[in-house]
Amino acid sequence: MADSPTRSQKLAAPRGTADILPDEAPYWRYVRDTAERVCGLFGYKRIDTPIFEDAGVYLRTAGEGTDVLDKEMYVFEDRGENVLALRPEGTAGVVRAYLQHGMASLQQPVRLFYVAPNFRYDRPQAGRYRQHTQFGIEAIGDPHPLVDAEVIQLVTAFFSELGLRDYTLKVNTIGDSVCRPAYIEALRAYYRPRLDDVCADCRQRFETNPMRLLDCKEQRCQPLIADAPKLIDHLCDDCRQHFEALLGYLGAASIAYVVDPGVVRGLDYYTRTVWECHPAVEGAQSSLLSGGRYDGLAELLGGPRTPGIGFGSGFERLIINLKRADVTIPDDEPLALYIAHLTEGAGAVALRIAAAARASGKAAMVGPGGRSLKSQMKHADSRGARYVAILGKDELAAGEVTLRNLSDHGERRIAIADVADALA
RNA sequence: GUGGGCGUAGCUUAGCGGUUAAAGCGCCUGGUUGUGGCCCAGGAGACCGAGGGUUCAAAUCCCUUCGCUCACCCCA
Repeated sequence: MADSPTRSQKLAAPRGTADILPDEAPYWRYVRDTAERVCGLFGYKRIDTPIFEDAGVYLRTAGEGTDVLDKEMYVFEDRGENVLALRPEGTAGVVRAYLQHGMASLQQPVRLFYVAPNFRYDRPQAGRYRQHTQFGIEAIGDPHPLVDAEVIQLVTAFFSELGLRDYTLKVNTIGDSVCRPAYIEALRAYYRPRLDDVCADCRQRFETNPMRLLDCKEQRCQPLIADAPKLIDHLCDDCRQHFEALLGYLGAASIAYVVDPGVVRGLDYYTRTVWECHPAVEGAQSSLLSGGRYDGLAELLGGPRTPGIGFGSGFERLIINLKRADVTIPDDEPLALYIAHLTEGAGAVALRIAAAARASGKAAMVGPGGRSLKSQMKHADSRGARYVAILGKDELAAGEVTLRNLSDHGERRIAIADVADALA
C-alpha cells in the first residue's frame, strides 16, 4: 500500500462485515432464542460444524456456473497446503458431518439445526453482507413428502413465534435428475429463437442458468415468461406425486402458500421441493428464508444416496423485518441496583454490597469513583436502575445505606446486610 | 463484475471560495456543602476521508484515489 490510509480506514471492520453493538444485541438474542425454542418444539437437535471446510465439500456439491461457488467463495490454502474454504452455505457441511459420523444408522430422518456465520465475497448492500449469520435446519434421510411438510410447518411456526406475520410462502418443485434435464431443453428450445426479445441478463441466464429466466423482473421479459413451458407440465410421475402430496399436506395443516414457478435455486443439488419466504413489503434482498430438498447431495460428497431437505434464513434480513414490523423484543436484563459511593473507603463496601445483590440474582453495578452524587444519580437513571444505594460518610459510619427507589422516589435507610433482600 | 448517491466532531447534520468550521443529540463539569429524569451555564471533542491541482485565498471548484451506501447480477 503506497498511500498511507487514514487511521479510521485502517481500523475499520472489513468490507461487508459489521460489528453487532450492544444496542443491536437484543435483536440477535431474540432471533437466536426463538429459533432454538421452535427447533426444540419440533425435536431438532443443534449441530455446529467448522467455519471452514475442505473446499471440495462445497465445490463438489454445488455444480458449475453457480455464482456462490465460482466467484463468491473465500478459498485459501493453509500451511499444510490444504485447500480450504470459509463456509458459503450451511447444508453441505452438515451433510458431510452426517456421512462422516454414520448418522445413517440413527433413526431417519435425522433432524438438525444450526446458527452459524456464512461467508460470501459479493458486493454488500442492504440485507447482504460478506459475513452473514444463518439459522438453518436439515432433515436428512427420509424422502417422504411428509418431511417436506413438517419442515415447512416449522418455518411457519418460526415466523409466527418471531412475530413476523406479513410474509408470503412461495413453493415450487424443480423436478429431479429424471425430468429436469428434459425440461431445461424444452425451455431452451422455447427461448432460443426469441433471444432478441429478451434482456441482456436473460441472454446470460439462457447460457448459465436457464431456470432463472423464469424469475426475471424486466418488463420486456414478462410476456415470454408467461408463455414459457412450465416445469409442472414436464414432471416425471414420481416428482409430480411428491409435489401433489406436499401441497395436500400443507392444505391439511392450514399452511398458507402460493405455488410460484419463479422460485428456483442457485445450487445444482436441489431436487423437487423448493420454497422461499418473502416479506409483504419487498425490498431488494427480500428473501427471508429459502429452502429445498436435496436428494442428490450426499452422493456428490461420496456417500450413499441419501435424501435430505432443509432451509436457511438470514439473521440480518430477519432483524430488518422485525424492526420494520415494529415487533417488540425483550429488553436486556434490567439493572436492579446501582451503588453510589461518596467517600473514601465506601468503594470497597460498595463492591461487597454489589456482590451480595448479584448472589441473590439481582443485577448490580457500582458507580465510578470520584464522581459527585449528582453524576452518579444520572448514571443510575440512564442505565434504568430500579434502586440506588447511596453510601456516604453517615451511612458508612452507621453500617447502613440510603436506598432510593428511582420510580417512586421513596427513600429509606437500611442496614447494609439487608440491601439484597430489599430489592423488589 | 456493472451502475447511481454520499464522505465535515462519538452520532445526525448545517456551512458550498474569504477572519480562530457551526448546531442538535451524546459525553464531562457546575447551578452552594450528598440526590436522577425537565431547565440553565460552561467544557472536552473535527488535521472538513486521502493525494494532487486551480486560486491572493478551498471544507467549499477540478482530477485521482480510498471508503461507505443503494441498486443490478446473484443470494440469506
